[in-house]
Amino acid sequence: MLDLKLIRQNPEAVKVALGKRKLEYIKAIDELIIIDEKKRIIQQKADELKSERNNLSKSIKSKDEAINIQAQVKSINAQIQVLDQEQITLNEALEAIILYMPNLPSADTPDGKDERENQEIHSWGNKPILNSPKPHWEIAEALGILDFENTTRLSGSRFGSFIGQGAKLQRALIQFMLEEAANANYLELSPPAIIQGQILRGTGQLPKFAEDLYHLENTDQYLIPTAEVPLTGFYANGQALKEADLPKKLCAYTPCFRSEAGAAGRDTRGLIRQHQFDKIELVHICKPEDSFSEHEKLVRQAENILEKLELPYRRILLCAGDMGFSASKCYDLEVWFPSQNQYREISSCSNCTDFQARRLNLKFKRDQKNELVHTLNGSGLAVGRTWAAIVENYQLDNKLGFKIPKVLQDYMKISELS
RNA sequence: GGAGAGAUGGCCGAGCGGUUGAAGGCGCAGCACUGGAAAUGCUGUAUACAGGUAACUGUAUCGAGGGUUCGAAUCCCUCUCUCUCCGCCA
Repeated sequence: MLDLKLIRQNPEAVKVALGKRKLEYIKAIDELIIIDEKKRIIQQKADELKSERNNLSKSIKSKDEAINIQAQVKSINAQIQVLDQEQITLNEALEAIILYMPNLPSADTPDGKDERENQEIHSWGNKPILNSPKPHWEIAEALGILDFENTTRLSGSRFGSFIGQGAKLQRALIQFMLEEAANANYLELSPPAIIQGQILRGTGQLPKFAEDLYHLENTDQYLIPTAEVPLTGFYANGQALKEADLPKKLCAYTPCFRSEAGAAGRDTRGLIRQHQFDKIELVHICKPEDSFSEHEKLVRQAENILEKLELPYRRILLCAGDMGFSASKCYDLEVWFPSQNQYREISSCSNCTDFQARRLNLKFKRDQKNELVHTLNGSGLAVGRTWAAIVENYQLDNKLGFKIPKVLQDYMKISELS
């Protein structure tokens, strides 16, 4: 959520920043200011009346004296009730706008409408030289380590199963990624995959993106779309964090669930776009002045995983129009997929500044005062896509199979699968 | 799932219709004492919104929502959560 005070004090700057994402937000700012103005006038009136009522009540010491002021207080109460109701209505109108407004792009976020205007920061690694690169599902299904056919009967489209060495490879990746995070002093959490709507509102998935989530019937509970939600929301209990405890670095391995509404027809084959996938998530909670340097550290942590797996990738700085709702600045890491002859997203590292912290009421104490923290999140990494990238980049040119990355060989006890 | 008990500030805990935003203790911070520390003493120590350059002022908040009342942490209703016992169960 954006800071209402900032909008009030500097509406033009907010309009310019939001306009970089989508022009339609500019008009909403004007509406917001009008509602806010009305709301404050009403609050002042209501507060004055309440003050008057309190003073009258305080002057009464016994039941008998009460008779003198009963009528007066009742009439004040009637006025208060009307004003309070108006304030509730205005507040709802205000929330209906501000909860649907995305974070302001940072100053160094490039202008641009969509992914075509993203900036490549750098690329790493050597793309494999292959005569006829096969897609990962072709190799994996033929090897019997990945199944879609039976699994679709079990669960529907966009679900798959890892089998035998395939399942073990997934486990190896999870173990490897968690160890890397532990070595970098991340605190591992193993949170539930079911979470309250309130927290999803805090991190920005709700109310705007409800259709992307799996909602449990007759509850306010949802399946997590990413461990970003439980990790970022973990300390959102209203109790301020200690300044000395920041930055907090958290990691978690969880399944992630996405309805993929609106993705019909895209990436229908293989592991790229599934309803359920595993991911190791990294979250930093830090002081406001540190968030941009923490963001660089976070993205380096994710890159480090790709480098140790020796997977060719590039880092992209997203333009304003392509950035996620809660992010102020975002790097995507994209891994090379030989069969598609293109890079595909494998990690998205966002600096959400105080946007989620304000919604979650996530604060730290500095000099006796509570201040909003900044929150950052990034994948380190999406396991299914990493699995697929390994199969494709390490595939053998002369026969069916692929090599196992060096860092996973101890765990897998083999160097090649064919 | 059945029965009972409970939910008060960072924590423990008093209060059971008015002077209580909330006693007391612990914790924490500052100051004094000390060569330094411990102990001790003193002082301070919730959050949000609105107004004000500010000091500050007003309002709201004692699990959440609603009600009774001139006035609610205190009384009533609903919900949520926690604990204990029983049942069931990875």
